[in-house]
Amino acid sequence: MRPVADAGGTGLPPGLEAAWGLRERPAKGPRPGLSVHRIVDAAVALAASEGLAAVSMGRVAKELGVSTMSLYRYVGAKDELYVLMQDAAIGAPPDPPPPGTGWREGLARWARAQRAVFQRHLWLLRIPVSGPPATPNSVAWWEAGMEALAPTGLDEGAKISVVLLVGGFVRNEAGLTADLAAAMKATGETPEQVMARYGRTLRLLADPQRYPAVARALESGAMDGPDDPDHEFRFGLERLLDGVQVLVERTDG
Amino acid sequence: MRPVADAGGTGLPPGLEAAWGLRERPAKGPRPGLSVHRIVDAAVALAASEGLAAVSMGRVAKELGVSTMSLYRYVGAKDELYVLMQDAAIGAPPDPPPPGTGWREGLARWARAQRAVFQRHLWLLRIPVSGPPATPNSVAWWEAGMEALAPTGLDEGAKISVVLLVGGFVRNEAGLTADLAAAMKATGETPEQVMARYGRTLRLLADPQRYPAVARALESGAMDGPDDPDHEFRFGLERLLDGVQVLVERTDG
DNA sequence: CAGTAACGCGTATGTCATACGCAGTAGAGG
DNA sequence: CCTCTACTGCGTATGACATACGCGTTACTG
Repeated sequence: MRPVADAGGTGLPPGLEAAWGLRERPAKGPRPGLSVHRIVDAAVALAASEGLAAVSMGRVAKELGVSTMSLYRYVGAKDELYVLMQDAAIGAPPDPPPPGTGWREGLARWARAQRAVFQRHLWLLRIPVSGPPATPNSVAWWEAGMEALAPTGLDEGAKISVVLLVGGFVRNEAGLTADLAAAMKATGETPEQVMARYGRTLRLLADPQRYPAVARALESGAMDGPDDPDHEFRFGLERLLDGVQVLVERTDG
Repeated sequence: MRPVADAGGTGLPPGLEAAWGLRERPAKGPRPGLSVHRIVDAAVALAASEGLAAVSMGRVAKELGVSTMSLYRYVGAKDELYVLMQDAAIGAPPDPPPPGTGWREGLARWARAQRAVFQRHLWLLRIPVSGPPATPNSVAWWEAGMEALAPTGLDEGAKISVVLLVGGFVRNEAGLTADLAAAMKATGETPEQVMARYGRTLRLLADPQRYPAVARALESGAMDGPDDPDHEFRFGLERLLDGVQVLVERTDG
């Protein structure tokens, strides 16, 4: 009495095996009126229009005109739906850059493309992380990152670490942007107003005696200028690439 | 009919103003049987022993032997409790390094100290981020980071960006570690076993035709070695510091 | 000593994920 | 052609959860 047929023997939840293209439709029973694909699409659309918080099993089902519990025939749990939403939203990585592109340019493109994905789906960053990527598109992005590093001559372990490092940076920076966007939406202010309000609050609270360096930073006006929204991203990416370059040059030098 | 006295005029929620030392105890009414401090302590202890998911208002109240709704006399909402827990857990930053310490060593110490905090309180990384730091200890850590960068001669804006960058890295890397720890706890495996299982799953799913670079990385054995748990952290930090160093040298050179 | 603000808390509401079981459906084997 | 059975959709129920509201009580102020 096997609970579910495990088509691939992967031990993966059924919805995920479906994402990898394993697990063909069984030939018995009524024709399914739903599909994992439709469910995930509805959930993604909902997250896009009303935020991740609006994505509840009941709400997704209502959107599809079915009952809540129907969904559980297709996804094992809500976390599984999250994973599938993630994979759907990140999509395929961009085409590889023209041959002969240097690793630095290639990695920068990769980072920018990933950032664009996060900005198109800000809710992605609100999904609680549960583990390493194990969906087709996640792996494809990883692949693209590794490929971009091919010209470096770094060993495999170092390439993995660099991809992890840059990917983490992009995610983190996008998270800050998403927070800012959320604050803007909540209060109806512009980015400058949000930052200015934050600076004002801090000036009020943070005693310059106790926090002299912070006070200096606040005084300098570096916090309340009309900041280029991409500035932090570009700054961080340049530092990161410079750091990797030092390693690359030391390795093959 | 003012809803609550806003002692500082900061517009901050009451629990937060308490954290900053504003808002003295009002001289009316019965003596409070609780305090924000005791509530936060109980919540932190609960998170430490049973994870952040165990921290519900009802559960914290039970731990304190009071009713659920009592807590709302001290914290305005659960998110506020989260913020206070965060501030309590990160605590004060370490003492500044001896004078004459170089910026690179200073920043590395700062990063390591921050990482130690996250590892002592893994639940910290599960708290949904809601905005920029506005609690005393967060600002103190920021202060310490800025101070470490004083010898660089970078301008204030660049110092802020570097602190943001390194802080984000630490947080991100700690998050990965926390995921690994969670997986270990869930399955009762060692870190090596978890990584090996992940590698096996990926080898099973990821077609080497479609993901050649990933396949190469898997083949190389870089994934399943008995990895030094600090390796990724050290690697990333070195890259980051190298990148910053390039900027510093270019600036004052 | 009266007035009042702050206290603790009981009750109630609405939302959520999800376990369980039932009835109807459609393809497979006889 | 008919029955058997795996699989479908879904109604119901459970137990957590955050939190609004309002009541009785307390202890300081004028």
